[in-house]
Amino acid sequence: MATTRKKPNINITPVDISKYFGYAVSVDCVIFGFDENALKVLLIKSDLPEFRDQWSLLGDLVRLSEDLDTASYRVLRERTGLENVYLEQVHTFSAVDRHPAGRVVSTAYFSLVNVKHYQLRQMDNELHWHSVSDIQQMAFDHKLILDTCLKRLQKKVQEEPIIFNLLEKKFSLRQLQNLYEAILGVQLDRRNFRKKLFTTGFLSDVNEMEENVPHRPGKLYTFDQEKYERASRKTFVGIDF
Amino acid sequence: MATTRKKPNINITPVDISKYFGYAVSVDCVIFGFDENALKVLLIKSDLPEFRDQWSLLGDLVRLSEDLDTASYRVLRERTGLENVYLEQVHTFSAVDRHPAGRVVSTAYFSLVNVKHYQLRQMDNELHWHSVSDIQQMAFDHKLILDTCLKRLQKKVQEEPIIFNLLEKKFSLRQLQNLYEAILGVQLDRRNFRKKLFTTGFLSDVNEMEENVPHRPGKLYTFDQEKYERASRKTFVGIDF
DNA sequence: GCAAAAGTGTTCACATTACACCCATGG
DNA sequence: CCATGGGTGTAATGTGAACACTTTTGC
Repeated sequence: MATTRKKPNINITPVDISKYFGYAVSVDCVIFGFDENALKVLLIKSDLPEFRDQWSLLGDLVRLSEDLDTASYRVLRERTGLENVYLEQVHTFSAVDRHPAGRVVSTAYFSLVNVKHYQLRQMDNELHWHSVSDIQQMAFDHKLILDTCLKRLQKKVQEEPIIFNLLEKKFSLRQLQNLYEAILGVQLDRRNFRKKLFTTGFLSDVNEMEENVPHRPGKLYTFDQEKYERASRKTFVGIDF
Repeated sequence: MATTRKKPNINITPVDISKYFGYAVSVDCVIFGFDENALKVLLIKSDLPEFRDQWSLLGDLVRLSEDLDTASYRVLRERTGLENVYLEQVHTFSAVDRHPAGRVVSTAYFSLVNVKHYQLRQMDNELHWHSVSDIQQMAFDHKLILDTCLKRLQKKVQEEPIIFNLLEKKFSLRQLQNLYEAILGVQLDRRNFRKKLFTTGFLSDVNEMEENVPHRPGKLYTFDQEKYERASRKTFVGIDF
């Protein structure tokens, strides 16, 4: 019943596709952090002759025994020592000439980590945090990847409470607001922000206060994942464009 | 300055990565259409022994000279004869055992076409439209891909006016509402729906009416892309979860 | 006591929802 | 004239935006 056709089609026809197995697959992780009231990203210097001394995302080739999520988690673990971090696939980049070593298709992930919790695993190649807003140029197509992931992050923090992954367990409302402002690049009204966050019902007052601040200390809160998940998820339907 | 490390890292170290070039890369297109008040998807039967007689998305191997977008457009052109269709990358699927032929990583796209405009290019393998809501099982991981793309579509039609790609140029408000209802799986209030759509300002009255309907004919409208693009894009900032 | 940020309510404009009747057409 | 869906408005409610003063702490 198999039809003959000019071109192989991997979904319907058993053909010799061995000549198509010429790709390498990689992941690139845009690891976001928050420090000094600025959104940061973890970068390393490239040693490739083509991109020497340019900044690069943390990425790696995907092993033949791994799927993409596994490879991204591995990169994160190897580079930051962190497990259980927030990780989200964003987009796959595939320009024919994007990598000098050959046809490398790369899937971008972004991840949210607490800058305070992580320990760099490899201090070589000047692995460190950069303010996202300062970055002008990068190796490969990594600036494009970064921009794409930043846009996704901006959208996502308005839709889901993932932003808490960037803060310590206990945080003040001021820190939370500063973080939203850093990610979204806007100024928010403090009273409306507090009202909004409290009405979600997902903040728990832990009865502690900030310490060592040169002004009146604020109360500390935690994000209550349980309450969030139990709340009947809004099946919001609205046309908005 | 290049450091020696245990593992190759394609972003920073020039290593022999030839042994990593063992992947095939494919695209799978979830081609959505709208007909008989139901959301449809274009499927074909698989001839692979492992999935014989199961339904499959339209996909193909990506050529070494192509990027992913190009390959998706090619699949669409080859299968529907359509150019300039709406196409959006959604997610990359990479389970180690997802394809019996070997390590095939597949990037899913969804596309919106007008069922009336398209002509099937290859009528073999029972290429035809299926109601999305009727589909239970598919070849490979294609049910997962379909579900993922449907969710993306549901979200996207509420954020951007892409839905018009599924209708003819001229459409009645009833057709538009039926389409929203089919995609979102909800019932909408007719008066509020009309009000909402008119206040966007992107519908142009073309001074024509429906014909051959067994009831009072409705007015026909077009979506005015120009007006949409000229309107200062909402830089909406709101926290909503 | 001064600087710096915490904490707190009200008003207004606008958007969303719920809801019912007459109208135009085909048969 | 009947069946079918087209076309229309209003009132109530909810949401987002703007806005200023008092309190608490460290120094």
